[in-house]
Amino acid sequence: MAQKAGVSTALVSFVLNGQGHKYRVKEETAEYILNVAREMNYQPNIAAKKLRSGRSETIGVVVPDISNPFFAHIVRCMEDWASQRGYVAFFGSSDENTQKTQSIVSSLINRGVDGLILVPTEHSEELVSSLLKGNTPIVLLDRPIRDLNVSSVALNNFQAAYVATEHLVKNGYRNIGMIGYDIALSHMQDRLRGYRKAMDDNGLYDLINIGYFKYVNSARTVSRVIQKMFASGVEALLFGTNTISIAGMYYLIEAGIRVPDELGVVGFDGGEAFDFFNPSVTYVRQPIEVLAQKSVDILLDAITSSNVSIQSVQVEGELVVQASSRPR
Amino acid sequence: MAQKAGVSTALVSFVLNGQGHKYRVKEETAEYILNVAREMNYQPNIAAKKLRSGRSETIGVVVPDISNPFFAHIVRCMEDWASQRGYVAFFGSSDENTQKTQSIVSSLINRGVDGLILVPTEHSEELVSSLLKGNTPIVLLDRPIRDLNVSSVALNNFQAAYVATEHLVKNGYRNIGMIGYDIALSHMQDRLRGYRKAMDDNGLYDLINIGYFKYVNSARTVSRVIQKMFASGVEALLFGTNTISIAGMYYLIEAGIRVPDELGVVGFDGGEAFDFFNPSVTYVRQPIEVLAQKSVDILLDAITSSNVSIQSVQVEGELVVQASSRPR
DNA sequence: CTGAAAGCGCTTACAG
DNA sequence: CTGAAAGCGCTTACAG
Repeated sequence: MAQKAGVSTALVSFVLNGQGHKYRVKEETAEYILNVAREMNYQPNIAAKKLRSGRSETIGVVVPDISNPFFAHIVRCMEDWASQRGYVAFFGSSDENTQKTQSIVSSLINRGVDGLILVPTEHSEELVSSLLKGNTPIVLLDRPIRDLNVSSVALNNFQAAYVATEHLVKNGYRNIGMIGYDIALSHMQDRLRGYRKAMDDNGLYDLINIGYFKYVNSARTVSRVIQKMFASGVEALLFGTNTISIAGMYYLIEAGIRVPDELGVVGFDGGEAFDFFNPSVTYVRQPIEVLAQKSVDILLDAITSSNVSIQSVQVEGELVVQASSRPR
Repeated sequence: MAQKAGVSTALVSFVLNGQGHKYRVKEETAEYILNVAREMNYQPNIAAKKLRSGRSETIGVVVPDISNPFFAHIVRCMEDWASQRGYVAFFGSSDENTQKTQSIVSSLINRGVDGLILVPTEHSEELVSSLLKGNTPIVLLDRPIRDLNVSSVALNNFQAAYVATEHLVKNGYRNIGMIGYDIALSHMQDRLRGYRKAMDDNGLYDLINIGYFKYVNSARTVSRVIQKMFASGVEALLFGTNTISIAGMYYLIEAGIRVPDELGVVGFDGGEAFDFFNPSVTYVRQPIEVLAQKSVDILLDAITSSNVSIQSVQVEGELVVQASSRPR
């Protein structure tokens, strides 16, 4: 490129990085270089750039599973938003496994990503805090870790679960159960708190009824849990996540439980499955685009400015009322 | 790393790249270096590696939309398979737009990917053939381009549509329509051919009835097309892709058309939507894992060996029969 | 068998 | 205002 234009590589670099003014490059020279670059469709070699300056205009994103509809959509929004800002993203799936997160993360850092967006797995506090000591900026998504000095973007999970539960109460359901994961992650804890608080506030403290199961084999264990809760007289269920909702719906079809006559249902996140289930399922919609854009913005800010201020963003969900929670 | 071990960087490089034998490095030295590397968890800098040797152990994958369930699953399988082989992948979404494909591709090449897996968009023959002139290996996925000398992995689309159509015929449907995209891409053309051939072979040539619409606004245009075909007496519909199927199902619910009594339905690819729709929808299942693994394998072969042989793989679909195509 | 050295394509102080 | 030069961390002929 430099030889084609007949100038030094330094000049090319200055101009193409918008530092022309700073280095007082003559207007005409800058124009000329820009033209040559455009003409030959010049693309600077990112590997060389990375090696010298540490910047690759590349970020890494680790979610539990990119094929899960919720994360698939988030990841898609991130792709679009990052690309608008000149960045490209790697996406990896942790399967809720801290070990795997670790290995994906080091493989990404190794490949020179400028920053990371991470959906932390259970017991990953140590991993995250060791990452914080490095110089790769990081933003947590979906699940803040309270005691760590790290930026995060997440739903107001407490409020979301509260509203969902209260909606069921208002529609005449009293014996309302919730199904969640038995994990310490903040998003789940907050949702459980929201459910409990809503029950309590409505004088239903004695009817609080939580079913738990493990992430692995969710399809199988969810059946058992629902079966038990249904048998114990539950009138409505709040499914604590997207995955739980899907697994639960499969079971409800299999078991032939009539919704909402025998059992009211509210889930999380939405998607085609919620619309096609018969009757359509009420759910808490997360503002996926906002979550994606905010996390990318905060990360890129941390990368481009040396501004180290921590930002924690909480966004509000929206209850999309469908037929599965009709008044009884 | 080299200074820590007290040997030259050359030795480290030889040993870590498994070239120890070739360069006749002493067994003990090799062992020793391996140990030090393991101990300090040494990760070679990929940017430097790329700059010097041209290899980054990174591939790029461009699909129409990573949030589409079909591609989300394929992409997930690719991630797992590639990572087993020490590779990491970038994923990008083209939105069926050749311009966008172009810009994603150059951004990826620019970032030093060793190879590309590409779901080609309509009219991208030129783009692909210009890519072929470069030295980045490339594998087409889902949609082979016949006249180009390029490896590809795809479903046997002709056969899949043939089997799906014949299934409807056997179950007593005669006036069977198909809905597809009005595009020249091979996968769609082959599916249309399969449908036509099956109709013809069963003496239903006169009832061949194809509805087309554009990729954009599929939800809106699909309603009109279905409405028209339904009004004209169609007894069953074959939805030509996953996206069409989903859009179609939304319309069937909205219009209150009873499936399969008023209209038999068969779709493509499957997913939760097909299971939760009431009644559950018959579909052609693509062997997603095989598609993903094959395409990664062929690409990595092309990258690692200088073997330039072109491989075209066609895999067979499987008809998953559910309630939407019950015998009438 | 091992080390010294060149060079991949950039960015960035430094000198003029 | 512009150019020459160092150096990022590797790989790879080359010399010994």
